[in-house]
Amino acid sequence: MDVEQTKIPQATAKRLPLYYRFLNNLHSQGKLRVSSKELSEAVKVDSATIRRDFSYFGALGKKGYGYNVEYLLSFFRKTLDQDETTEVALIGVGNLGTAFLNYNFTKNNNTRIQIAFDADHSRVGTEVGGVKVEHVDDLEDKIGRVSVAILTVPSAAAQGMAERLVEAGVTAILNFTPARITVPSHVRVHHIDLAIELQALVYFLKHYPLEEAVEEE
Amino acid sequence: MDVEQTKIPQATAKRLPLYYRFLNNLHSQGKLRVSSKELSEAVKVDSATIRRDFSYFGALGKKGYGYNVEYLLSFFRKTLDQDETTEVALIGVGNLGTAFLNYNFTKNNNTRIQIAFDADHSRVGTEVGGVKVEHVDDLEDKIGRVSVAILTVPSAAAQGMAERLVEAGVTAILNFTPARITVPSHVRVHHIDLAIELQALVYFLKHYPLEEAVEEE
DNA sequence: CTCACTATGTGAAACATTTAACGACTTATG
DNA sequence: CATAAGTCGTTAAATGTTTCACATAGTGAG
Repeated sequence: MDVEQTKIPQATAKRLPLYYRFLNNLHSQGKLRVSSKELSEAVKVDSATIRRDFSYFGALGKKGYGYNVEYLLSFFRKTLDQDETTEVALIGVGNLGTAFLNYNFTKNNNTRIQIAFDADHSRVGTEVGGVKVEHVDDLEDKIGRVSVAILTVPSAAAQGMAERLVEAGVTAILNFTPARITVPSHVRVHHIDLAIELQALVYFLKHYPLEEAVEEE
Repeated sequence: MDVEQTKIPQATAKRLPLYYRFLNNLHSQGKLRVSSKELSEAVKVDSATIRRDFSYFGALGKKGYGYNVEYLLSFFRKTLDQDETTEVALIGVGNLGTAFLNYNFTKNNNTRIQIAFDADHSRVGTEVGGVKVEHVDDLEDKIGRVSVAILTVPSAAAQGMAERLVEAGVTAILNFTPARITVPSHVRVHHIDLAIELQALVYFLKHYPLEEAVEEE
């Protein structure tokens, strides 16, 4: 209820799900404690950064001991609202959309794709990854109170769909199309642009050389 | 050839492909000039940030006029090495892998997926998006001199595959599995974790409220 | 040619994030 | 119990990024 944690840096917030997932792994392996150093090696985040991240939530660890996995996990469960599930709609059941639907989100996760839409009549009525596919024409009727949408449609359809989603009450969109969509200021959009990610990687490869390759024996 | 531009901030480097793509659009629309303000509205990046980004490459614009699309474009083409194509391998032709293969990378792009691998014999020999699928057992034989790989395998296979890729000469990996892979220090890995992106969006939605929704008429 | 506009390029400030370093406390060991 | 080793939480410094605000210079209309 308290929205006082608004002071947590965004960079930290983005890492929380990563920590949470890894702690879950540790827990199911029966591990009882973990140090920031161990965690660091597993998730590839500097150990000081991990300690700093955790410290925004108070003193979760014990000096000389580390963190109690069980305790940390239950703490993150609350913080990440793992108790209440957030319902998500997916628009565009192409390959990328199908990949999402088959992803096992419910495990370790507070999000569930509740409903999917596609413009292709041949896909409508089928089930993909346990989610029923509706026709996009019925979006306004069937989307219900869902507030988060994953947009995996062709980019030409992106802006139009975004507007319909917003009109239907969606307030957060995960946009996988290359189109930069325009939405009212109360709607949050995160862009993930696969082509750009690849190009950026190539750019770094060519212009930001890492240390020389070392001959391994 | 000169690796002197290594001073360009990483944040800027990540935006370059975005600028490049949008400039291409403008160019094919026949637009001759563009201001940082126009560009800003289209790509959703602050105009001062755009000017700053461009300024790392020198004075590309003209005061009172803006930027010449043609000139800017040809400049970026050189900078982003759009002339020489980088060859990429894709490992794991599941839904996500297929989405990549069907993506039209060659348009506006200096990267081409040259070869794909999968562990499923029924997929081997088929063509997806114009790319031939080979069996992953033949990876070392057939990968050639490819230096960039897209990893879209099940997460349990990620670390093992990464090691084989590195051994085969790959120096940059775009990792879509939730597994945080460990590689030698000369190999660059970018992680894109779909589940985490979704969880992070939900976290922001709940904890970082945007301005109140405004009634629209 | 003049003058009002326009829009760049950048110094400086603001903001955000990471990392180093270490005091303080816990645990483990003999 | 004393002491060595381990590890957190945090202060302070370093680093990285964005944004403001404006001098400057080119544009374009009359």
